[in-house]
Amino acid sequence: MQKKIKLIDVAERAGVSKSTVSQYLNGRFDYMSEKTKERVSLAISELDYVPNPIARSLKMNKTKTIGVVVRDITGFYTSRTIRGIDDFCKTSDYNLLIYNTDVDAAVESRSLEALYQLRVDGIIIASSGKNTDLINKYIDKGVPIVHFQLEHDGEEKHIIVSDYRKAAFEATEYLIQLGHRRIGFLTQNFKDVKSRKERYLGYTDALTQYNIPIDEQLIHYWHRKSGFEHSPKSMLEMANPPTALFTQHLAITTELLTMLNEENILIPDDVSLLGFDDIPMVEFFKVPITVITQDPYKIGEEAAKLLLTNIGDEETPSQKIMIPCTLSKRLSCKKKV
Amino acid sequence: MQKKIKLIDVAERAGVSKSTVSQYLNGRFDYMSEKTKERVSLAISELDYVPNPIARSLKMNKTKTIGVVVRDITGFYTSRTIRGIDDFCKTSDYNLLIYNTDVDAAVESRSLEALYQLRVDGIIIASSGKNTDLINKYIDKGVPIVHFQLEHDGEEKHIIVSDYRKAAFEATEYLIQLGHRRIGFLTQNFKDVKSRKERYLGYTDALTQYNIPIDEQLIHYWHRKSGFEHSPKSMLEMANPPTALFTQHLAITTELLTMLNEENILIPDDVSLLGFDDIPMVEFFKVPITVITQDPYKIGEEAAKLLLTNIGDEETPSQKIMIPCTLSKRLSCKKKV
DNA sequence: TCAATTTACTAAATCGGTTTAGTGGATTAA
DNA sequence: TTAATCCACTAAACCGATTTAGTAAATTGA
Repeated sequence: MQKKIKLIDVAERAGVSKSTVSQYLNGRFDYMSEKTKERVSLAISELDYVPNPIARSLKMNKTKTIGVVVRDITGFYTSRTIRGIDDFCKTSDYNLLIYNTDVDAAVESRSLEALYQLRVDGIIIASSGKNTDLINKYIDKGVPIVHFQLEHDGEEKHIIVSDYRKAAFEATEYLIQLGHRRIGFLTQNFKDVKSRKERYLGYTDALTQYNIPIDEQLIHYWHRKSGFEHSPKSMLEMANPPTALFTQHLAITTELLTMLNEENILIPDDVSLLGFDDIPMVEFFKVPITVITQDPYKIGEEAAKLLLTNIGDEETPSQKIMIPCTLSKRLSCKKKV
Repeated sequence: MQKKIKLIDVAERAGVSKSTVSQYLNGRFDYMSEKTKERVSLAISELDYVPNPIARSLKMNKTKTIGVVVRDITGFYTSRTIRGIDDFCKTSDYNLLIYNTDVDAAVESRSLEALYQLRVDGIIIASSGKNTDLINKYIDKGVPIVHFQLEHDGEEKHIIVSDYRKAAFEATEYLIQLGHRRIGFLTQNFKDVKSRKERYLGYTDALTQYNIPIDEQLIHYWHRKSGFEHSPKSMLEMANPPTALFTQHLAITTELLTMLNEENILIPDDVSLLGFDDIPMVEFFKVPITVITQDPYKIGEEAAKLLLTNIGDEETPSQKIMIPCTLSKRLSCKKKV
């Protein structure tokens, strides 16, 4: 196991000082003769020298590493976002350090602390909204932070999200145009999460535009741990029940589908269904579900792009970037007769 | 943005030397008075000191980082493996650096080089088999490497894979017990990939055990870029056609399903189907597919465990660990009448 | 009692780079 | 002609830890 070549070896071989080699490596050719350049360049290639990034990090106080905090790398949306981030970062030789929180605020704060201690140059986070203080603390300390996926109080300085409101509007409008007037809205509690409220606003925007009254009874809540507050079946058994259901999260769609299956309620004959978030291999479903397709890869790319410009320059003005969604029309929504 | 506390600040506050604080941090209490211990401990907590991992890395020549090389983090199997690796690594404060190759051997070799230059303490790779020399070079240089998912020549020193042969045997046996004697085997070329050949051997093992002749005509090849060598339809139109199909990869299953759909060939009525690799939300499929379910999370955990022990000790004897699969029986395989 | 150990620490070197402050010699300006 | 400036480099300090060699005091052994 031969020893690794270091700067001093190159310097000796080229017959110059360490400083000169370092200048060369960092492209500071201000006062360097052609001859010297050539000899250094030759020595580097002859010795197959690559600088030690750790030593460089120590002195420069930059790690060429960015932290990513997500719920779970395993998710369809999340893994694609990360791929987008990574592809963009790799073009500038940045590496990712990924932390999974599993929707646990304590784990999230520990992740942020770990990343800070590891001296990452920046952080991209799908935040729970429960560690705002910590996040602000790190921003104050000079760590650029970009949010994605989840907007909370709207105070996030830099954030990339889907255009939730527009997407929800278009989806609702589509259902309305199919003749539906009673559209169930199945959602997580959205009072503290702007990204969820936006969807609600898109929904009500459409209803209002088409002069359809907003009926609180059509809003049904679902919680990650406890499931549906009221069973979907009960909703369909109410007086004047919804003829279409609009689910705001893949997990809600999944749980709903399971229950409808159990109750032998047919889509789209008994009720139409439209969901947020794409589903892999949905074309092989008994009923391919019509969904709002986000572009997580793009979101990741944009997040990385924004972060890297913030790492470069000092403080750019706060930016919110919205990525459009598309409505993937499939077979789960039927014209109301 | 206040300055970060460093070792010397702690030393000054505790009224001892840097060396003593360092000894304390590294648990070398051989000759340290209780009083000193207490004062150092107090200073550390008062100053909220955390050592700089970069400085430590530089001196120790260890980065507490391991490299992971995969095809694409986005995959169902891959993302779960990574989650398993990560969860295990995080318990020992190791971080992951993930490189996606997209099945490109050149990208793979560049990834390995990058990881080596970054001084990762070890590498976990689902190798293409095309960079054996490079991998061996790094092993020689002392970088522990663990393989998973893909075994090539069987020369891989440390490897975690599913028990492909057993899984394929059991799947084939299941089809045989359902009365099938003509079972199509849809696979990628397996002459250079042991992990694929193992599946073939499991298949032939079962046929042999049940005295069913092996028919070359039932082996159909599929290629990632060019698709099926012969169309699945042609296979079903041959004389004495297969009554069941056994696909060896999720991508093959998907492409096959698409074609059968187009041709209006019904599963399981016209032909039974059994595939390798689990499918998310398969319960909502028109026909939920019976598959061999691997345990990628476990594979990741085991790979990480093996790697970390190899990082600790010098050279452990070569190990091949096989993780059992399970057959998830669903509705795509029918008794042959 | 005095040398040999043991104990409890510290000074200084080191890891592999970057950067600042110089240093001579050549060139230009006055 | 002499000071000022520019050119092409280098020596040494520094980043923040770990580690080796060493030191003074306390303890032990004969």
